[in-house]
Amino acid sequence: MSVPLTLLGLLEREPSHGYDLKRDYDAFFGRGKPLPYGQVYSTLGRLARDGKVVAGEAEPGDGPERKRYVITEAGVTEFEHWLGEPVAPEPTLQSVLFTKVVLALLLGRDAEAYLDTQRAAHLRRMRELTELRRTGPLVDALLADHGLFHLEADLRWIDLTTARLDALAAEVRA
Amino acid sequence: MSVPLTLLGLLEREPSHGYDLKRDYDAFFGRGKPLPYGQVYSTLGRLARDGKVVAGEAEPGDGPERKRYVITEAGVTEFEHWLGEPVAPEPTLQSVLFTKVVLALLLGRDAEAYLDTQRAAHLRRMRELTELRRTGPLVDALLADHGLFHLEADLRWIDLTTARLDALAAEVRA
DNA sequence: CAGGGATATACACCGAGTGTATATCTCGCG
DNA sequence: CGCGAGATATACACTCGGTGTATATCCCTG
Repeated sequence: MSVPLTLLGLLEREPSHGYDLKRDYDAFFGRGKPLPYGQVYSTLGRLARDGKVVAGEAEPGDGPERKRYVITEAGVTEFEHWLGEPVAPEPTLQSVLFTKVVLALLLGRDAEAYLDTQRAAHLRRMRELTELRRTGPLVDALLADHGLFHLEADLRWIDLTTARLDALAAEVRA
Repeated sequence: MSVPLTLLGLLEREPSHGYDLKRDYDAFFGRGKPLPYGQVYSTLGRLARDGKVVAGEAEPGDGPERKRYVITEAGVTEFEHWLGEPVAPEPTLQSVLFTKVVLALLLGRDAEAYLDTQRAAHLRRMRELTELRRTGPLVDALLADHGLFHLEADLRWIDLTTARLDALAAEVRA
C-alpha cells in the first residue's frame, strides 16, 4: 500500500527511528498485515539514497544503537504532492475473478460452480466484517465498511456474470 | 494478476511459445495492461525450474528459433487447485484512500478537500467506463461493470467517511 | 538487395516482500 | 549477584514481479 510514501508521511509528523516507524505504521495502517522490519529498513535506505530523508549517525540511547531519520525538503514536497493527488480509479480493468471465470470457460470447467463457491466465501467474509464493524472502534468500522462495500460490489458482479455466463462462453470461444 | 497461474492455464489449453502466450494473455486479460515480454520469459523460466512446465529444445521454424512449452502433471494439478479455490475476499483491510485520509488528519491537512478531489476523479472515470460498457463487446462490458461497481463502492465509502471526518480526526489524534 | 516491420528470446536492473541473524539493554528471579 | 527471557533495534540475503533494452531471424516491399 505505498509504503514509502506512508513512511514519509509519518516522518513528516516527527523524526523517528525505523523501529518506531514500524510501530506507528502498524498502529495506524497495519490492520491484519503488520509491516515487516526488513521492508522498513530497505525502504528507509532507498528514501535516504534518493534524498527524501537523511539518516542521523547511530546513537547509543537507552537500548541498542539507533539511527534517527529526518525528512528533507525534497521529501516533504514529494509527500505533499502524493497526498493531494487522487488515487487512479480502476485504471487497469483487471480482476482475478474475471480471469478465473474466463479460464474456466476456455478450458471447459464449471464456471458457475466456481462463482458459487466464490459467492459463499464472500458472504462468509461479509459476516466477519459486519461483526467487526459492530464491535470495533471507528477506525475499524470504517475499514470494515470499505471491505463490505467492495464485497457487495463483487457479489453484484458475480450475479451479473452468472446470468451472462452462456453469452460470455460464446464470445470467449469465438 | 497472478500471471504464473494464468499462463499455466493458457498452456493447459495447448502447448505454446512465449510469444504466443503473450498474445493470448493480452487478448483475453490484458485490457489496458499488456503483459511485458520480460515477464513472460522470466515467469516461464520459474515455472520450468519448478517442474510445472517443460521447455522443448529451440526449434528453427518459420521465423526465428523458438521454444515450445508444455505443461506437466504437476502444473495441471496446481492449476486445477487454484482455479477451484475462491479468491480470498478482502483479507487485509487496507486501502490507499484510508491511508491518505488518516495521514491528512494526522498532519493537519484538509482531508475533506482530498476526499472531494477523489470523488471527482472517480466520477470522471465512471463516465468513461459507462461509455465503454455501452459501446464495447460483452467482455469489455463485464469488466467495465466490475470497475463501476467498485467505484460506486468507493463513492459510498467516501461519502460515509466525509460525514464521519470529525469523529475520525478525534480518534486518530488520541 | 536494402531495410523496415513482425516474430521471438535473453538479460540486466529495481522495488517490494519475506525470513533470518545479530547485538544491546532491561528486568525479574533464584 | 548473575543469568536468561523478552523488548528494542538494525542488517542482510534471497526471491518474485515488473520494466526496459538488446539481439537475432525471417518476410515483404520497393
